[in-house]
Amino acid sequence: MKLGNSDYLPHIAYDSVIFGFSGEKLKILIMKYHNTGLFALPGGFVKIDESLNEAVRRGLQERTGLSNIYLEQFYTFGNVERHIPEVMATILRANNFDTEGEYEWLLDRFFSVAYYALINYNDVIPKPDALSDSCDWYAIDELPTLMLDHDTIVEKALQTLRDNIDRKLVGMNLLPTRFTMNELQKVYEAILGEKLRRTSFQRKILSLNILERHEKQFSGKAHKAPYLYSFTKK
Amino acid sequence: MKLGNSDYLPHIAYDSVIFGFSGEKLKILIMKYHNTGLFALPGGFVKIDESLNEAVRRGLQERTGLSNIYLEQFYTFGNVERHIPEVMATILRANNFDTEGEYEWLLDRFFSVAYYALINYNDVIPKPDALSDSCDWYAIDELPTLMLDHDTIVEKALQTLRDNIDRKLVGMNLLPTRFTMNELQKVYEAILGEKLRRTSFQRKILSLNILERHEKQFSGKAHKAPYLYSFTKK
DNA sequence: TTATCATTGTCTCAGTTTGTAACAATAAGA
DNA sequence: TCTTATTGTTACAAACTGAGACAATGATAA
Repeated sequence: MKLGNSDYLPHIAYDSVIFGFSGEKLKILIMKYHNTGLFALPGGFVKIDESLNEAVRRGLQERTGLSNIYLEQFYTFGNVERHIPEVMATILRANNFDTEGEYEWLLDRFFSVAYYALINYNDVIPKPDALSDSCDWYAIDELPTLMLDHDTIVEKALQTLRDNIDRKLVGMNLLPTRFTMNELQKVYEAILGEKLRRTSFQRKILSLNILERHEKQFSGKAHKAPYLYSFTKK
Repeated sequence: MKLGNSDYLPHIAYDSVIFGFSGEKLKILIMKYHNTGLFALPGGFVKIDESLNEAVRRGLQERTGLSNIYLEQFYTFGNVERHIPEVMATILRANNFDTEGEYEWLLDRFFSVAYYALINYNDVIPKPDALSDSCDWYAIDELPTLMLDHDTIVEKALQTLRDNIDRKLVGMNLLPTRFTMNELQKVYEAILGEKLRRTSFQRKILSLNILERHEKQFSGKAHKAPYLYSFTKK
């Protein structure tokens, strides 16, 4: 990836909170920049002749290998206080990029349009970008401290996800195609941060008429085998 | 208002959908540009050293005279297709502003961060800005065609308002301090675009424990006088 | 004064949804 | 065959909602 100042719109960036579900926990992708100890959300910039949503999809594909990701834009952060040029300067210098000339625009003040994405954990092989040495999953209750206002961004993403959980189908994107009712319940519990009642949950989800029942899944455990379900796409 | 290129961040604008309630209808403020026949949402730009939210409040105060307005950011529009430099060139020329030099930056591509505001209709005396000759209320079902993607912005604002109506207190900002239950119901009906049942609405609102009951309001009409209510602020 | 009218506050009652528990039906191992 | 953990389903009370009934009440007309 090149970051020359001729290709991108100045002052505008995006950051993405990429949610996955594994080990009964909700996790997000976090990048670590070379030789700085700085952690950040995956983000990027918008090309001169590119739409905002296209730019975000392009960036997410580069980071996860996935196209056709479920995406929601949730807020644009534009406080003066989030402009701390020393942070970007540190990152650039750690990567031997000159902070004058071609890359100087990266030190300017930026607005960040924030998106959250819901993806199937097992489909992804996270890839760091040119400035970072890792891109890894972190459980949302075990996050490192993030640079700038990225902690706030994550918090707002999670809040929006919770607010949306009953209006937009959330489980669809965090689970494999076929799953048990219990797995779906675990996803809801991880997002909401609270236990749910089994029978109420089952009744509520089934009453939405969005699930198709398939064969049973035999786990080898000594108890009744649960049915597998999939979402009916329409 | 000056619009010289040294004061504002390039490529970033905001637009606001300012809701008011009058004559049993939901209305929004629309500006008309001098000698162009172009209608648009009130908007503006962000100064170099100013936070986004500050900029929006500053602009709204200039347009309405109100400070302390209820504001929600709801989406950022960044499609390539919304960049039609001829439109802004038309507006500038109609105001005898040179499209080269100091104001040339206004012809660039812009992202627009969109907000909606809820205000008390009677508190406002709309004021046009430097480029427009009017700033007036239009009922949402009688809007003129708006320039660029401003129709889309209004539609999304209304959709967001409807989605939020049960989660955020909406009536509070669209009515005077004291109001009758019927007036509040009319606000809900205008926003949702459907009739509501009187008794159900009353029961639901009262069960929220957010209203304080005051003296009756005698209208001079030949029927029982309704109580006045106000929101309990906490 | 009395009758009429439109609107309001409250109540009722049935139908629906939700919280909670109970119970029978498994799969696999002992 | 018995035990154990988990699942699908049913049952029942509590809470909520839709729809209507009804009395109370300001003002006007008779």
